[in-house]
Formats: sequence, C-alpha cells, structure tokens
Amino acid sequence: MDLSPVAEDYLKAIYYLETENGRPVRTSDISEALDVTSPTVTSMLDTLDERELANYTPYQGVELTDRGREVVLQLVRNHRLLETFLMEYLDYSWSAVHDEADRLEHHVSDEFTRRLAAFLGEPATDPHGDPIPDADLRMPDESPYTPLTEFEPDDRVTVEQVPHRDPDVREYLSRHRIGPGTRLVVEEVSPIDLVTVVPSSTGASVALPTHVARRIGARAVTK
Amino acid sequence: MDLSPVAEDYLKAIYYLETENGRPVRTSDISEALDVTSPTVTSMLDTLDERELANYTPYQGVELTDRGREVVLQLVRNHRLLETFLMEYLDYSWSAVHDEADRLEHHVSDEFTRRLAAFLGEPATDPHGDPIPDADLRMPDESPYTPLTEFEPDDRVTVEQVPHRDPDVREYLSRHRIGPGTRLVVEEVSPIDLVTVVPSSTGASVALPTHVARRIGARAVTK
DNA sequence: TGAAATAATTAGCCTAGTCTAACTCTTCGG
DNA sequence: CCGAAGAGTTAGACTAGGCTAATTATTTCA
Repeated sequence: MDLSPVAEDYLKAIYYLETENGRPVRTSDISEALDVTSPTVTSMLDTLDERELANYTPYQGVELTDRGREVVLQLVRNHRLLETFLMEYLDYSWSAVHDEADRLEHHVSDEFTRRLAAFLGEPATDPHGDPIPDADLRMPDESPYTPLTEFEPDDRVTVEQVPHRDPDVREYLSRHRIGPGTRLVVEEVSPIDLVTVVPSSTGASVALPTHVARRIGARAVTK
Repeated sequence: MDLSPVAEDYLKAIYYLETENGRPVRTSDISEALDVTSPTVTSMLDTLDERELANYTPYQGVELTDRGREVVLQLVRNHRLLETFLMEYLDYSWSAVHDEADRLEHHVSDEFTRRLAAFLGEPATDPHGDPIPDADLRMPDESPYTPLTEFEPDDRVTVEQVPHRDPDVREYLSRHRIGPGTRLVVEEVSPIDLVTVVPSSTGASVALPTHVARRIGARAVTK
C-alpha cells in the first residue's frame, strides 16, 4: 500500500462524491472538490486505477474498488476519532476540529488509532454526530437522527448532527450558534428551498438553504 | 515559513549534530544521519541557506540561524509533548513512542501543541527525562541528572533519562530492561569504554559502551 | 611539498504532483 | 442526426527531493 496523503485525498473525494451525488464520479467533480485542474485529476485517476484502488474508464467516470474503500474508511475512522479527542480533551470547538483532523488523519498509525479508540471508550459516533467505523472498518448503522427538513413548523428539536466539511457552511452555522446540542424551534419549511429556525439561545431567526438543512440531523424534544 | 517535513528533518539533523559532535556540521554527517546521498544534502543546504534557516558555506560546513533553531525547537516541543501523551494516556512503551512522535511532530499545529501542553499540565520534561521547550521555545535548564559514567562501582541509582533516538540503542536498552525508573547497581566503569550495570529487576549484568552510558541520566539512591 | 585519498559539488536524470495549451470525445439542441 | 459546446485527455513543462557519475576542493602523509 503505502499511499501519499495526496492520493488519499483523491480517494476520500471520490468516496464522498459517490455517496453525495449518487451518480458516477466525473473528473470535473473531483477537480472542483480538490481545487486542482482536470488534467491533474486525469493523471491521478490513471495511478489509482493502476494501483487497483479505483476503477477508472476514460471519459466515463470512476468508482472506488473495495481496496480503495477500505483505505477511505480507515481515514474516516482516524479522522472522527481525532475529532472526538480534540473536542473532548483539548477543548477545540466543533467548528475548529476539522482542519486539524484532516491533516493528522494521514499521519497517525493504525496502532495509534486503536489505542486512541480504547482511550476514548470505543465511541460509535463523533461529536458532530457522525458514525465512526469500527476496528474492522464496518460503518455503524445509519444515524438515528432526522433531517431538519422533515420537521414541521413549531416543532422543538435538539440538533445532533451538523455538516462541517464545507468551511462556508461551518462558518455560517457556527456564527448563528447552531451546533451539536443546540435547541431550536422550526419556524418554516418552505418549498422554495429554505428552512428557517430559531435557536433558543439567541431567539433570532436563521435561514437555511435546503441542502444544508437536509444534512442537519435532529431529535424532537418531547416537551 | 511553511516548510516541508523533509526540510524540517534536515534542520533537526543539523541541530543535533551541532550539539552532539561539537564541530561544524559537514555534508557527510547529515548524509549519514538521514541516509541520503551527499549530492542530495548539498542541494538541500543551498535551499536552507537561501531561506535563511541555515548558514552554509560550500566545502566548509553549515550551522543553523536563529530562525532555523526556532523551527527545530518547535519540533522538539511538539515531539516531546506528543511522546508524553502517547506514554501517559495511550500506554505506549517508552521504546515505542519515538517513531510515532517523529512523524506527527511535523503535522500538528501550534494550536494543537499549546492545547496538548495545557491538557498534560505544562510538563517540563518528557517521559525519557528530556526537557520540553516552553511555549516561547526556551529550553528549560539542563537536566539535573548525572551521566551513568560519573558513578562508582557499587553505587545504587535510579535511571531518569535514556537515549532513544537511535533504534539500535533503544532496542538494546529495552531488551535489557533499562528504561526510565529502572533501579540498578553500577558494577564497573572500565577505562576501555565500557560500563557494566546490574538492573535490580533482572539481576543480570548488562554491558554498556561509554557513548551510551554517558547519555543515560541517573540519580543516586540514598539508601 | 606534492600526490593520493577523501570529501564535496556539479551535471544530468528520475518520479510525483502540479500547471497551461492543444486536441479529442460526448452530448444535446436544432 | 449532426455540429457546436463543453468535458476530458494528451503533450509538454516545472518544482521538490531523490539518485549516479564525473569533476573539483581539501586534507593528509610520505
């Protein structure tokens, strides 16, 4: 194996694009996600295909092989355990952990991750509410949280899961005091791609585009 | 700044060679320490000189600038705090921490290190007994331990500081159960570059070449 | 002190990962 | 169903960090 952090980032990008977009991953998707030009992507896809980490058909798209998916799941495990440690023991804020974990995930050994998991008590989810793959890289069952888009006006909920990989989304939510544990009331779920909510801590109405609200997981407060 | 891990490793090597060998650091010293060929060293020395991290005079040798030394002290701080964390919280053995810390030291942010130091209680030394530079990169006073070579036969001592950067030395000491906290009796300090000691845990005599014994720091047990 | 031995540098090549410019598929609209 | 438009690939160049082979400094010692 012995993969460069750069190659690992391409595999991660393919992994997330596969699940998020639901369609074959195209060169331009990756080039946009990683902010590199498309010829650069093409040449890396050749490499990943050769190493049997991805199946790449020129002009047609790319998908991960089982081996490629394994590499990504180990990275996801590293990342989410690191985030848990950073928040619980080093007092990082939920919006600050991502960048640190994104760098370190490539450099910790499997041994480190095993020991860190034991130290943290083998957690099944990270502080953003995302599931942590176990030592055999099995992803726990889908999170039991409900997307914010599924609630009705006046529902009172607790936020359990927040999207945080996009720095702009992260900054916006953080600025409006929406994070794991936030209590809020759903104000409106509009068909024009907008959800408005009122965090109880601020009382100020916050507008969320549907693509963001859909990725906020919450639990109804049975008041 | 924004230095590659590779460039950082060259700076570290120069730092240690400066203090250990006491003479101007030569190309071949570095090439041996890092296991690269000498032309490779020459070209990196050009780069470091250009970046004002080292003063390099062709054919004459190289020494760190203040900026170069600062970079190294930050790495040393990262390294020793990481080792402390790995041993105290993740149950790594003293002989196993080095490699993990050596990789991670290049990738943790200053913010991470600040927070880790706070979490660990701002320790002044690491578990090998080596001093940890403070947040302003000042190295604490020299360690108060006495080199094993300064003791006399029959002296009873506790080991406080062990050399651990060389894997062979590390393996040897570890195999003979000599580590931080080990109690032992000095058997002989021979003029032919040999010190023999008897750890009380095993009772078996262990021979140490002077260059190793000189770097083992110990404290007399006032029995 | 001068030649041999040793150390260091220069020259030139390689790979990974990046870019721009130019060319070639695919796809979609008329 | 064919020709732009747009997406993707190929060609060729660049940088960092390696290497080997050849050349040049320095040092040592007879």
